[in-house]
Amino acid sequence: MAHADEPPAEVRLPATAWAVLGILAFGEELTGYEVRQWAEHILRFFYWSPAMSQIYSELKRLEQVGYAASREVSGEDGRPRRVYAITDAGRAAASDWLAHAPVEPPALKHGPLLRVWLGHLADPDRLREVVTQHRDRSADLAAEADEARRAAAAVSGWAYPELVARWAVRYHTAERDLAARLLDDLDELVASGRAPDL
Amino acid sequence: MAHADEPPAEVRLPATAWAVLGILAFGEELTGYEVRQWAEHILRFFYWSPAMSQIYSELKRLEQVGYAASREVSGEDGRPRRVYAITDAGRAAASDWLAHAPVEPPALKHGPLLRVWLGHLADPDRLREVVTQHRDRSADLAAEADEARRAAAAVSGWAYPELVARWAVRYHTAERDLAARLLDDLDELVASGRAPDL
DNA sequence: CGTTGCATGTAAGGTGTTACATGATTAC
DNA sequence: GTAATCATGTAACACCTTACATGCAACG
Repeated sequence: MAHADEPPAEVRLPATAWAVLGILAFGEELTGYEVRQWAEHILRFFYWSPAMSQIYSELKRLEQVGYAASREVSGEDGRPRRVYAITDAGRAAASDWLAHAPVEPPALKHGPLLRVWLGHLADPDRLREVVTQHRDRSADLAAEADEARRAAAAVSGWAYPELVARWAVRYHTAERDLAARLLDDLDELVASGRAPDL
Repeated sequence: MAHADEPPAEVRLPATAWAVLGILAFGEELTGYEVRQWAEHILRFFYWSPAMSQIYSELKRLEQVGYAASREVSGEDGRPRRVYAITDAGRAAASDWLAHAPVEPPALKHGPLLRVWLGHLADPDRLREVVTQHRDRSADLAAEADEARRAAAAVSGWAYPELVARWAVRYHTAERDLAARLLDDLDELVASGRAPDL
């Protein structure tokens, strides 16, 4: 019963595919490698950065469903590189996804906290070490997110990425502070003698 | 060259397997169903709760490598249920994992923020809706984590779960506040007319 | 008499990673 | 020279979810 005027059949894609398409949606023709760099640049602060090989396969899939188009160009050195761009159908599909797809709740897998939760099986010094590392890494991430924020602020039309980068700075700063407070709680627990034994 | 006094060969398991083993490590004999309930009770606040079917297969794997043991008991109604308990080898392996395994950095996949990042493809009202829902869900999660904290505080020997629950309350409260601030930023952006068009 | 909860799994398939393979260019 | 970066993929595998299948008990 299909006829020509129907809207295009919706393709169900994982959020990672939309993230990759989103990178293309900022308008430039990009190689898989460059998509990866963009992901590293900003996406990683709020959305797990996919592996290189997955980016290549997502790009291939996006092209198959018509949301991206690729062409082979020769780089400065004459070697061929494949660049991808979002298509009109891709832009429409992304808009539709934003407008209508149910929003998955944030998924968190917090390795350091998992360790603390099992603290009764560990040496308290090891727990301190784990949480301290997490605190310091969070501080680094906050600083890096702030750089990304400044970079976004310098580009016109990047107001939303700038907002998200601002959120990311606050998020990782909060993570740093939460880790610091957890460290205090840990110290207090050990000092009080209420820590369950190994 | 293997001989009898070597430490047991280390088995490489995904963090989810350690999480399931960790639930058993709190000491009781549990059915797969009950493991799931514990995961829902506390784990979900800081570590993505695995699907029921995955819990069953992780339990099976843990038994295969000798970290858990199961036996069939008959429930009150006479129907058979399989209960799992951690073994000494499992406890030792979990301690070893805590002490030595590299700690994976927290993995975050933030669906709502991914949408905001692609805000130029969406209607501003839709973005408000997405972030508002996230803010309210975070508030709910903080309240639920606080209940879990109170429950943990009532059990002696649960000092570490209590610490983690306290962290979870703060974390989800922070998420709520970050969402509220993002909402303000969003409003300001739209009011200023700098929001890129659809 | 239908829904929810308890309880246990299997099968299929999708998602995502690691390892492998290749090769040029640039920086130390 | 050798390490890092650019650049592109394939193959194998591990992880994890969804859908399916089953059946009893309790509640309304």
